[in-house]
Amino acid sequence: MLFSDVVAISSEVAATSSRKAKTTALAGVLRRLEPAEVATATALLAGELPGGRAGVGWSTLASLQVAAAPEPTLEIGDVAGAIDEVRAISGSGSGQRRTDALTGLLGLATEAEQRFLVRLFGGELRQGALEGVMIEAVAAAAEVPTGSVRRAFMLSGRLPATAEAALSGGEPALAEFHLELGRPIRPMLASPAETLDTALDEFTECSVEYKLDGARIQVHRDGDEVHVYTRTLREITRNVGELVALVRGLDCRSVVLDGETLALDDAGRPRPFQETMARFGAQEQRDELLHPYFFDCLHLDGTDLLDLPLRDRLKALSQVAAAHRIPGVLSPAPDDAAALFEEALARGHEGVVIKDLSSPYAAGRRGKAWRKVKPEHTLDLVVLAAERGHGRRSGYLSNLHLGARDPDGGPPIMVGKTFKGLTDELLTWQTAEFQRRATGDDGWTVHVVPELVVEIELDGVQTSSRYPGGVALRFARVLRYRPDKDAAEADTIEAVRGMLRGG
DNA sequence: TTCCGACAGTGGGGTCGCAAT
DNA sequence: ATTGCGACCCCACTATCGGAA
Repeated sequence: MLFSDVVAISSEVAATSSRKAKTTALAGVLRRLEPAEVATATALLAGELPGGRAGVGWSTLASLQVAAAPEPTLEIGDVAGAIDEVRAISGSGSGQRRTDALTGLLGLATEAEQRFLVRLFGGELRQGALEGVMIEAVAAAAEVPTGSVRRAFMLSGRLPATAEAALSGGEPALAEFHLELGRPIRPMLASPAETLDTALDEFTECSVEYKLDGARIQVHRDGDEVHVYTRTLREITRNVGELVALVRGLDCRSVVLDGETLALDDAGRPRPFQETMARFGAQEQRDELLHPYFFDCLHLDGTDLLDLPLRDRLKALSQVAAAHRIPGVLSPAPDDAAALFEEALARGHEGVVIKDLSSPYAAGRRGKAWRKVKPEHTLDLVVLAAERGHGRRSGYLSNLHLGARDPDGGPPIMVGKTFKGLTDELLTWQTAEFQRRATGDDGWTVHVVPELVVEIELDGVQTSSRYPGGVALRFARVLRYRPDKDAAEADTIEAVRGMLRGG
């Protein structure tokens, strides 16, 4: 099939807001593909680069000016091959050759195909369909239940391979996928809950566990062979020798564990997330060791446990890794759950996760069997500027620059940005207000008279080398504007710095 | 008819490795 | 040596569609 047919379908998908229409269009093209094209086309239409990221971003793309081809000639297979070539060159490290390869591909593409490729490499296809809609489309094209596709996707970790199996072999082929030692599965995620009590009310029986501020890990062991994967299924075994050694020492033949890892200080308290990430991301060993905290067991000595209820998986976890199990309580009374929450915070952790003890392991957030609760903090900050938005926020002033008050009376000190929490109504309002107060505009950012105060919710602050005050907000979002306050009543930089310890 | 779960989109701070300067 | 880029760690929130209640 011609690549231009894929691009045309993408345009059709983008043109409708109906998910059913998107699904129908995508299913239609999936059915018409040659078997060898299914994997590539599935990736392309799910907004993924076939084969994974290729070391090319917006900056590189913006620097290229390539004349478009007059007629479409590229086949789907040609595009996959060209992307693989670009990726291989990125890995070997020649910028000029990479540019040549990219230019070659774009030169064979029509204008519409070029626009598609640029958005694809940039990671922003913006056709209103990604993984979720594509799962529906694969199920429709193969005439199998969506649940079968979801499960195969969870187990294989790869949507293109899942689509290939579904379209070539139907439900029996999908049922062939199992948990394999050495192949990571997509992890189950937690969704936010309002409060601890509302989360507790959702389940008849639950587990309440610490929520740690580290990185997710999935550990596979088969005999002496150990592999460690991240939340996005990237293998990081070589980065974390201490975890490999620890898992190799567990009393079992084979196991798959799900957990979190982080670095601790000498007192056993968690180090700042930045320090955990520095250790986690570095290929060479450093002084700080990573500590694992496991909270699920998906396989033990030849038996898959995915479909068992959490309470049984936790029994297996205690059997194999009791010393490295995350702190938590089973079926606590509300007071005991609250006490555990307070204890987690007192020990420097993020909060707690509440889990349905009867739930099987299922990737994604469906069913909300896992809920997370964190304390929220707020600050009243001054709006210094706003950036123009993209996509559906085009025409609005969107991303706010936020400043804390200088107690010595100087201008506010910038501590971060946020675009979150804004409704369309608020976007409209602030765009008008900022234009009225504009003091400068570089085409990208509009600076304003620093007089509007906005109440910001955040998870905490962290040290920063980017901002002049030495601190930056973490996960900041707008709660509301404070027309009752002026800049002289905003929180000070000292108040922001005061949140560095004890969150 | 109303409610609510799942999705996509819109971006945030910070860290690493690596190539270009 | 420094800087910029790209990939990934962590992530919250709103609008919308369409099935569930």
